[in-house]
Amino acid sequence: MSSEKYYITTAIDYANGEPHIGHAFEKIGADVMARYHRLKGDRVHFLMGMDEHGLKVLQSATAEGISPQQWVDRIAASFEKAWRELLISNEDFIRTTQPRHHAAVHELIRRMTAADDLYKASYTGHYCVGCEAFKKEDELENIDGQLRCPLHPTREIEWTQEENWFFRLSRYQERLLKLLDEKPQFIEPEMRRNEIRRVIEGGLDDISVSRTKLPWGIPWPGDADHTVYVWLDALTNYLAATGFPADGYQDLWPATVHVIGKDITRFHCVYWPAFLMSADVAIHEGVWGHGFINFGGGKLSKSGGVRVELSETMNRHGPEALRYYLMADVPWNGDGDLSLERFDDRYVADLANNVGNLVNRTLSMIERYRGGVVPKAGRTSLDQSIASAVVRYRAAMDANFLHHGAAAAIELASAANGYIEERAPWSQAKDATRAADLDETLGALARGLAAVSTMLSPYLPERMSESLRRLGLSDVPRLDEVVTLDLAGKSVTRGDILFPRPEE
RNA sequence: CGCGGGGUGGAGCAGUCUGGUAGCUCGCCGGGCUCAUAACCCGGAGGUCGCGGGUUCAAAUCCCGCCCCCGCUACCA
Repeated sequence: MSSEKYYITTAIDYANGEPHIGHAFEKIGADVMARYHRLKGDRVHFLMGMDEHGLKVLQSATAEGISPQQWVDRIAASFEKAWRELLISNEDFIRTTQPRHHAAVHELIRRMTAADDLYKASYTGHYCVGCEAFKKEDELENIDGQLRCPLHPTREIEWTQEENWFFRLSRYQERLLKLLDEKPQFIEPEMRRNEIRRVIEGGLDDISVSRTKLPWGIPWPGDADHTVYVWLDALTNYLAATGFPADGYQDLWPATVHVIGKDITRFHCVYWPAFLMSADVAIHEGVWGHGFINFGGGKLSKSGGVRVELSETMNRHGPEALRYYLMADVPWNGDGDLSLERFDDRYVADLANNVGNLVNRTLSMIERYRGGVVPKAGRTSLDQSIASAVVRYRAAMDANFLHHGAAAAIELASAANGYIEERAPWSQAKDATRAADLDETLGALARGLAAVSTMLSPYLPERMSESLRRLGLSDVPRLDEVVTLDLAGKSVTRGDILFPRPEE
């Protein structure tokens, strides 16, 4: 019986475009994690938000002839709308333009200053406007006879001299390595860990944490010509949302896990812990670097302009089906391909034919043979399947292998369908002397269905709540209750088809 | 010598760390059942586990070499 704090965050999204399916993938994954932990009874706090500063935001706003604040308000509304449609269950939504965020950034800087980790220095170097960052010579490539940033090969590299505030990242090399040694789970999945270790072992230079060229940003405290560099600004959102520095922020902080894309692990595993060490704030417990989704090998978007729109994909079989498909088909610890054909296949095979049909036939038989009341019945072989499925499910979900968790639930649904064949309740129903057998069958099926629905509820929150309601349960049971659940006497309702097969 | 991921029956994948009958989903073929969404259940066909060496009684799984694909280069998480 756990009731642990579970503070989970996602990357805040850059307010420079509409939400797409890649954003959705991360949010859905984090949402499944959050909902799973609620299922376990943990005290979950789930944070998402927007990163709203920077040159590109300013440029986009200017191009539209509106103020940057108007621009980011519009984008933020668009993101929040998408997340509601996808049933994302975040408790909070932070935006880096909010006062609470500014206050936290300023306090962090104050503490870093007190630790003597910030200093002002003149910097001369190659500046990539695309990255909004200075680049070392070896980070650049010679393209068409000119030094260019490999991330933005079409842009000119500027030779710039600028006075900046710097953070003494170099001081933290040893402490960061020690952190990785002592807490290997700090970076997961494991695949990402060595990469970060190598970065740290390769030596850490001090980093510049202010800009003079960015009018749309948080002003540097006491130095109005400067604004706070994007990562020192953005990363702080996780802390700002706890109320930091006000009393009580430790109720949430430190974060249990930052869910992010694999491309920004270094900022979350090197910069962020170093900032926190400097400010003498507790360090987050872990970082989960998920992979990316590719679209049909990339051929579609390159050649013909066939685009995969989020809303269009969502409407194919409904937002919940998209949640399920993405989480079941793309490993949460690696990359995957998005394929509409596979989406259709999985929807029909897993949701319509397997789970949906199980719901329908189970409830139908309880109505037909027992007047809609779950009979009292003892344990059966199906209950053993339930128990072992829950064990596998927990192991997978605790390791954040969300695709394996979904698989464990689907396998239990298959087992329940098999159990029906084995027991042939329609035969039992024809023979009055086998009434007890039929009770046993139907009772076990009701429990099996409740277990399947509970396990799938993080993926399919509304449909599975509905499934449980039809079984006479007003609330989703806790995970540790599932194995011992007694549904005898509950009134069930058959209801409509839960996952209709698409019309041909 | 750039880095990383991957090459397993028609398709998509698991298994590789901790060697020992090659497994799952979809598709295909045949059979069964009728509670159910033409759903469900059973059986079958189909693979030299990228290639070549090595270690071992035994290798998809460990070691060495090679080939091929993909991302890192689309202001994409």
